[in-house]
Amino acid sequence: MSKRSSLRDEIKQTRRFRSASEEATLSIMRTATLVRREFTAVVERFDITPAQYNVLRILRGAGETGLPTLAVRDRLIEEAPGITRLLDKLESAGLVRRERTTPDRRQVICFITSKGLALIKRIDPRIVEADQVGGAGLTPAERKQLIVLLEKVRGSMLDLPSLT
Amino acid sequence: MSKRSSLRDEIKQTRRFRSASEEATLSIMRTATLVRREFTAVVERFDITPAQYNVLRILRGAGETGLPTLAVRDRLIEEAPGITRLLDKLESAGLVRRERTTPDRRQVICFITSKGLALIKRIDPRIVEADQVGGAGLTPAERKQLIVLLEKVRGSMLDLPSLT
DNA sequence: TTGCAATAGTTGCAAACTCAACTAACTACT
DNA sequence: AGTAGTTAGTTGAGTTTGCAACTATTGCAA
Repeated sequence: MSKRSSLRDEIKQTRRFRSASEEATLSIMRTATLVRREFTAVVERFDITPAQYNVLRILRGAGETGLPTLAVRDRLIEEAPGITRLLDKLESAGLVRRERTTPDRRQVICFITSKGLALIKRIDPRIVEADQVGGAGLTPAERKQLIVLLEKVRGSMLDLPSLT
Repeated sequence: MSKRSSLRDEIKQTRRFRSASEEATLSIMRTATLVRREFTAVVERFDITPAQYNVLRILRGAGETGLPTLAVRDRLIEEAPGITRLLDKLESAGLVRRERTTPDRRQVICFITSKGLALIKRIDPRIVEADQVGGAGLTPAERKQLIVLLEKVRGSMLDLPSLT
């Protein structure tokens, strides 16, 4: 039997939610906070930040071709306006290599180095564990359901006027 | 018909997810990012940060009794280690008042001022709108389902060993 | 080919965050 | 009372963000 985890208890809120949507919104944020905490704890043991880890993972996915700086940024789950400096750090740690030699000389292509690959390979198994948290305590069917529901939420958010 | 919003498209990921849990984890984070962006956009129009808004909302909930500094911190959805300086800002903006006059003189009790109340009252209607995003595009039954599923996820996360 | 707008990325600076050390006050034990 | 341990909150230093301004290219078009 799993511990009960009412959102209102967790944040000690006394008033009722104004709407189911409000509760859903807060649930999403709260859950994400916990997931992020878990994820952060894992990668920090390897002396990199979650954002840095994500960049490495993206660059591994990009392979030999590499990826221009801003393309890396666009693929990050969480925002990262400081992508340049993020890459600076990774480069000076020897985990990433950059070169400005494409047809389009404005672009700087980023590659993961063998050292970067080695690091990410060591982290991987731990991350697979951390990734379980998002589906922890759910049956496969519920997991699928959750994914579908969240996708719907995101989908309809894109239709909102305020996200101009 | 709502736009389709596949997570893999959004972050341009090419590889498949390693597991449904991984996809669920990333979905939660991605959705939270979008929700947070929406929320931030709303409160920033009133020249405060999301964290500051949350503190005001918490203090309104606390009413005349006020709330000790660290109790405020514990009720925040997102973490806020810099709670002192956050309150400093709110105090110098005249939105919050603090006094050290409880039986326990270590505690500093925080109150929302009438100016703070007035501000939050102006923000409220806009936030109610923003709060809709978490339930946007869902039927009431789906909304409820989403809340339940997320609660399960959080509940079983608390059982994880790694969160020591 | 010159001129203008758009794109890719970098950099400077101020605000914000993190961590750890620190003070003050309370509690409990002797 | 004396002192060791805990709790509440603050503060300082270093790092990281977030914004806006800036450079370098490229694309397009007169």
